[in-house]
Amino acid sequence: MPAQADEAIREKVLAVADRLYYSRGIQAVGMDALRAEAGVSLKRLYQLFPSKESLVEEVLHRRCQMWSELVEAAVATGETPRARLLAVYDMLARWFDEDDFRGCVFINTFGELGASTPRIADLVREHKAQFQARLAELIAETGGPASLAFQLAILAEGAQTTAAIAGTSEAAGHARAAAATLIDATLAGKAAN
Amino acid sequence: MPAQADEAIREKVLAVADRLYYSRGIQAVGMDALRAEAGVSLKRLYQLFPSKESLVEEVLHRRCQMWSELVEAAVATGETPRARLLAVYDMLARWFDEDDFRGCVFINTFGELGASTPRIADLVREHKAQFQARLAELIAETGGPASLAFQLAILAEGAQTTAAIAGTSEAAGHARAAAATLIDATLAGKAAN
DNA sequence: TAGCCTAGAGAACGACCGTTCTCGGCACTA
DNA sequence: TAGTGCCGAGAACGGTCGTTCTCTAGGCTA
Repeated sequence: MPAQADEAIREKVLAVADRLYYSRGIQAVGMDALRAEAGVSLKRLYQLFPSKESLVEEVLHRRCQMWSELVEAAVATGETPRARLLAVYDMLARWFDEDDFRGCVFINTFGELGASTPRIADLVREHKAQFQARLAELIAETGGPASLAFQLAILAEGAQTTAAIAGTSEAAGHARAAAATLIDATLAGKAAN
Repeated sequence: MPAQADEAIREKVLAVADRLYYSRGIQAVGMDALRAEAGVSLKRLYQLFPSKESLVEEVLHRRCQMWSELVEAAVATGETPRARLLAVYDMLARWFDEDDFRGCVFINTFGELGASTPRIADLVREHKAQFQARLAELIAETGGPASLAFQLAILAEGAQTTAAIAGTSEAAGHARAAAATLIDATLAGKAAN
């Protein structure tokens, strides 16, 4: 009955689900594996989350928030609009270097469930649109065109995919260099940022 | 017993598997659905392919070949190295516009099975490495640096992912424009190609 | 025509999954 | 102390999957 204990268990379950889903894939992790790893009874699990799909949705929702926070933290380190944009790719580089990096959760989930679970495909779409919108804001600060935001978003997506598949983090560096080139070429002749 | 009839059935099964796996996901398509759609008995199916995994591998292998042919056909339309590179993104645009486009088979499959089936993860890696190598050849013709090939590959991957998730084909145009900018900026000062 | 090999249809098997149900024990109340 | 409600452990249920097995009918050879 204590609401805060329930909340702690929720957090625990969500953390375990996030880790297992990310490392093994969603379909490969059953509710029983989750129960075992989180040390929760199956009954409680289904009290907290009415179905596996709702649990997956919440995991994705939290990943979306975490991603926004990472982006904002990176952006905050830059002093010029150009530096703020490039800081996003530096953040990617650090992420790719983590031991358990296995690509973008949203891209992986889309490949796994996008065709059969429209609700989840929508969440993925929403997340990517949100990131693109944030890039567009940053581009607007430079006075650059909206198309540049699309191009930088494509670079970020491609870097994540390439790094995940190749298993190396060098894609981040290439994406960063390409982003710098695109920004400079597009903004050439404008006031220095 | 007639070997050519077996071969025809193989082709039929592979075509059906390719279509269903691509549109619904691999795990969502059972051997029985395949049998029904291809009009083959389960027994014959297992005579032709010893397991589902071997069937998946062959589907991926054929997709890899089809991809190479599409790339080569696109490349063949360009008269300069620059045009040959950009033709790849025009090919992507046409692909994204197809009704049943649902992203890159390899990226989707990696998200679905990459974590649990190393053999398939390797096939995906190999395919992407092959594409990057081909881009590197085309870049070498321009005298450009190898890093440019990486950048163009990242753009292509990002365009496929973005188009699949957003459900629009505009990513191809943005990727093409970005590729042109990168090529021109990188090769500025060299002999016009 | 009699015997044999083959192939197709589909049942069967064992495993696993998401979800629900049962049971036994514990804490708390009157 | 007797009763009551809650919770965890895990069995159970219905379904699906990959794979194999059984049975039957039909075509071939002698």
